[in-house]
Amino acid sequence: MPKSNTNEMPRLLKQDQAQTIQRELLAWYNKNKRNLPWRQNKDPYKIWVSEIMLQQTRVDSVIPYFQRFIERFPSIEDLANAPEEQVIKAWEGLGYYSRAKNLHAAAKEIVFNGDGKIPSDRKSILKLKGIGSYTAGAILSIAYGKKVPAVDGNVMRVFSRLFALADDIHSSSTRKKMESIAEQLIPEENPGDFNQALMELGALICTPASPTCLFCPVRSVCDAYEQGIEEQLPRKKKAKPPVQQDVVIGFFRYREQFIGEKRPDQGLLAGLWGFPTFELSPGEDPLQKIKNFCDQKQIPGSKYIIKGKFKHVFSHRHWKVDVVQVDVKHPSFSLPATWEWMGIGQKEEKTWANVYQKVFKLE
DNA sequence: AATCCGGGGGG
DNA sequence: CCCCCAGGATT
Repeated sequence: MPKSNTNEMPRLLKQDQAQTIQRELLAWYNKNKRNLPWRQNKDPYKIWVSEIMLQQTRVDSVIPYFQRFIERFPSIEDLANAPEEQVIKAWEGLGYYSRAKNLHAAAKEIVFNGDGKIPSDRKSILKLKGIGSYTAGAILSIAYGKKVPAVDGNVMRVFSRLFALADDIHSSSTRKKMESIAEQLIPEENPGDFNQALMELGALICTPASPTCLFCPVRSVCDAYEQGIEEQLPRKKKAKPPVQQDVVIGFFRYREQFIGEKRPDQGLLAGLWGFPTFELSPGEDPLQKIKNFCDQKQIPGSKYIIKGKFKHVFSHRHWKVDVVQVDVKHPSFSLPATWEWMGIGQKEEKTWANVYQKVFKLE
């Protein structure tokens, strides 16, 4: 019987192409890999922390956070025993704060309910909060040398070009297809280095715009390069435009004190500190919005001034911000539950979302 | 399958 | 201005 149709997946890989990719990519990686802080050893804890930080975040942004984080929490026990506020504080400014909460929760799970070791099998590690298919593969292959794919955005872009695949890389079925390709491609020897080599190639050579194919170690077996379509790949559907939202931020003051607001535990900037923030309907006047609120809540405002304006961009939401300073006659009125009087000292203690750091800078 | 969740760097 | 980054959780 010919075995041509016995594979579950379409036969995307030619044998010689696969071998060339393995050989050339590993050789290139050994010569060109960047010296990154989490590449100094294979401590699963450090690999884990780095991979969580690197989710949707560039290497250059992560480096200083990683170094401070490891300094502050050198081991998984240190992390598990730390209060959550400290973990969030170490994440301040990095974004996607649920990553920090999930990392902390998983550390506690491992240390207090597990054996203190990060699991080395895929099924167990996938149960941990914040670890999905990619991160599981990255930890298992890099830290434990397991032959498990780690398909991220870089790898999908590289595969789209190497094999001239026109699948939309934003669709969830495409990632499964890419993982099955990676399964066939990943070598027994050095699976961790191979996974990192694919990502490193995507970061340094096979870049989203104007890839430097002339320096590419696998150019000779790249289908997109051969067809001259590398600039057209990968294919992706256009993202939905972000929501435009006008907001007004209240900066309430009494002498050297100001009011902070703890954001809700769910949603945007969950659990971080900021200032009282109100969404405006189209055309609504920010000053009037604050005044009305003070009247309703019997907040004794004496002076209301527009302190500044700025724009802030979240990936899925654009804020046009007016900051209104409210001087109050006296601080002894009842505060909403999430509000708190504080002094300049609390600025360092609490964790502030970046958008609210901009308010401090208006001072 | 769609949507939500930050922030920043580079073209 | 645009893209998209060593993605995962939720619905």
